[in-house]
Amino acid sequence: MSHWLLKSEPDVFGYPDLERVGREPWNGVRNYQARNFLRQMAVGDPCLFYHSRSKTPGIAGVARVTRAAYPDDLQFDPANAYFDATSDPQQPRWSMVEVQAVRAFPEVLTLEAVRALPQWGTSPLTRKGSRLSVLPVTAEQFGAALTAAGLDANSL
DNA sequence: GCCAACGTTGGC
DNA sequence: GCCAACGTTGGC
Repeated sequence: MSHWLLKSEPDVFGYPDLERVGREPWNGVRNYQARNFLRQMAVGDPCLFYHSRSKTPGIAGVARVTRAAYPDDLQFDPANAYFDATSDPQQPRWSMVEVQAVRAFPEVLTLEAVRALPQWGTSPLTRKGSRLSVLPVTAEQFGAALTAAGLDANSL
C-alpha cells in the first residue's frame, strides 16, 4: 500500500466538498509527473487532502482511492478547459482516479505545522516553488501528519 | 538540443 | 494582488 497527497484549491473543490459528494473523479491533472503518480495508485491507498492557494494552506483530511487510474474524460471534451486535442482516444494521454472522503482533520494541519514535522523535511510539498499536485508520501509522513492532527492512524 | 518567452501554480 | 518558481512551447 502506498500513501499519497492530493492538492486542491478549496475555493474550487475543498475537503468539505469531497465529504458532500462522497466520491469524486480526480480529473484535470495535466502534468506528466503527477499523472504518473496517479497511475501508480491502487484502490484503498490513503491520500492526504491538501488545500493550496488558501488563506491557510494545509492538510484538511484523509481520502481513499476507490478506483485505479482510467482515462480522464475531460481530455476529449472540446468544451472543457482540460480538453487536449492532441490526445489519442486509442491511447489516452491523461488519467484520473476516483477518491472518497474518509476523515476530516479536526482542523487544518497548516503547511507551517507540516514543515515543523521532521519526517516532512524531504517532501516536495515543503520545498519552495514546488507545483507538483499529486505526490507520494511515506508511511512515516502520513502517520506523523495524522498524529499532529490529533487522529489515530488505526482508527481510519 | 538550447533557451527565451510564456502561462500557471501557490505561498505570502 | 504580487511575484518567484516551475513546466511547456516554439524559434532557431
